[in-house]
Amino acid sequence: MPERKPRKDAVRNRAAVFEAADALFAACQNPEEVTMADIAAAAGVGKGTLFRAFGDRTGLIRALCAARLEPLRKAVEEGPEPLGPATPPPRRVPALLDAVLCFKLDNRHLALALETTGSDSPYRTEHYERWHTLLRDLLDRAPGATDSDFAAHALLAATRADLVEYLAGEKGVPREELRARLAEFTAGVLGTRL
Amino acid sequence: MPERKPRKDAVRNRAAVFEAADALFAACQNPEEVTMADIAAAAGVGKGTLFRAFGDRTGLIRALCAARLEPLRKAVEEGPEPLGPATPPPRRVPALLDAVLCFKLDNRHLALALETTGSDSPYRTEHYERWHTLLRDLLDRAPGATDSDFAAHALLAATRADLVEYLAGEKGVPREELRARLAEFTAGVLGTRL
DNA sequence: GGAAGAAGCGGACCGCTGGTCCGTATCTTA
DNA sequence: TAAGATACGGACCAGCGGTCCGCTTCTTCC
Repeated sequence: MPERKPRKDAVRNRAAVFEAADALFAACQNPEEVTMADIAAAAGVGKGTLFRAFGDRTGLIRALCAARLEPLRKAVEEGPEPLGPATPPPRRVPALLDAVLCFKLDNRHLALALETTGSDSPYRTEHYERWHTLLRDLLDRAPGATDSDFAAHALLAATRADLVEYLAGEKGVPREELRARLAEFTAGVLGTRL
Repeated sequence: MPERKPRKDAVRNRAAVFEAADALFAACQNPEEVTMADIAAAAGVGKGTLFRAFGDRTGLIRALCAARLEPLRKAVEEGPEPLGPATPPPRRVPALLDAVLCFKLDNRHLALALETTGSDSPYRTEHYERWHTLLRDLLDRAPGATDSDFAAHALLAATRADLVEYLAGEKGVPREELRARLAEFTAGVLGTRL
């Protein structure tokens, strides 16, 4: 499969759509207020193009998230400590969770849109699968004796977009405090009592 | 305010709608497949009646959940041990979480519909607020030194409907195992190491 | 019991959204 | 530069949540 390279206008449009969608989601509280037509218009593109390129609404949001998440993914897979693979599990787990939290704080609207987008649960995505597997394996290799599979799910659940939105947005919990709280909780789960 | 009592047909219709909605949600995987028109038809009622009685879709689902949750609420507020108020916190916390989990297992479709219903996050409901407050206060009175506010959020997040649906449905984790896992995780958080 | 008035009913109707379709414009390649 | 492939775009569609208002049913009071 030679993988024909895409046309120039296609890649330009793709980028324009990402930009526009990102901006629109950032501007609205509720992701559902942003319609496909809005995005198309803001990107200077026809609606057909959106659906041709991304399949459907969910596809668009997923693609956008994946793109924005790319740096983090790379940092985790081949980056330096404390995110990278060389870090010993007991230090890497909190680092990972902190990174996820920070991402969701920095891209609240986006993460929210991803999880909010109805129809398919956030769990069925291979995206989630990857994070979960990674976390589970790390927990397995850490001293604590808890059931690592469920613990991984639970820890990830503690960083869910709408919870983050609720705490950081609604309740006004400042960024650093939230990070500290998550870190403390994580430490508790790991058995690393303070 | 004397609170005029509602008409007979009104209460009958209300019950019929609950019944119909419950059945329909149970029958479909994705709650969004169930339309208001469907519910109205299944209940033998006009669409207008639905909206007059519940305001909107979210209102319907909330009301239905509240109704189904009523027994649990009562058991927690004035029931016997281990759910009732007389139970010492370290035993009551796991009992509460287990009860929540069981509810979501027994009413998967419903709980899913409630959390899935777009637009407003599950966190803004006073319903959630109540559970959270209760749990936080209990954690406060338990020996463990962790930040009880965040811990309460995190523990509740571990029982979220879509996670439960994913584990119990998609992954096929059997009921009792799931309960055991949650119990173990809870114990870990509480510092009650096995 | 019956009449008057309130309360509730129901389904035609509306605006809007995600998604499709296909004639047309743009890019690529030889 | 001509021809074929690819992507564009906006008119179009079906279906949804939600509204509206003429009509029915219940309640109440004599």
